[in-house]
Amino acid sequence: MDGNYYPNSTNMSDHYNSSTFGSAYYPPEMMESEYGENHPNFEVSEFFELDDWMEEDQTFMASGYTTMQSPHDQEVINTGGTTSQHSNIVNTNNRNGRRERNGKGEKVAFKTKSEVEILDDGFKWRKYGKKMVKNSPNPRNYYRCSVEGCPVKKRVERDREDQRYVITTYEGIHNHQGPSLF
DNA sequence: CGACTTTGACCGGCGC
DNA sequence: GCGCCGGTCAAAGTCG
Repeated sequence: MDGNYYPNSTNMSDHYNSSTFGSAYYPPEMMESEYGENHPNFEVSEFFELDDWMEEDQTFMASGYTTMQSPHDQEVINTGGTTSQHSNIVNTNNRNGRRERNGKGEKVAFKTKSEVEILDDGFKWRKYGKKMVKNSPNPRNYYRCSVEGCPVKKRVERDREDQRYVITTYEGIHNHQGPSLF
């Protein structure tokens, strides 16, 4: 009906009891780019503007390789280095003329080897969509950060080539400190 | 009962 | 202008 609409999410200060905090996986590059701490090594925030790498079937774009041995025992083997040269994270220069979303077109894609696609990255997500993509037998799931006002979205899908891998694409920057006070 | 998921419909951009 | 396609909405259902 209404063209413009925002979901009325309420407070999310619910309990978040997960035993995986110790090994929760925070995409380091994203966090760094967000908080902009004094890390000269991290100047990657600009590089992460992934474009439609999926659709164009380019070579692989980003990867923080994470092996997940069990849902409660994540082992992070993130090889995402601090510079884009040494990391597996490859950036695509966004094409000129390509639209950007709210002036923040930051997208970070991670490739994760996992059997389950619900990876505990420490944040709380609410699914808002699911779509079958062409050229892929697998659906794509759309999530949004449960914190109201937080513009971060992520989409999760399986690699159409290797279904052993889950590709998670983060978009946006978190408004808030973190998933839990802890 | 509240928060979240499910699911089809809807929207808008883009290519033809 | 039309249709395709990725992304989002939102009502109904589900779960704890």
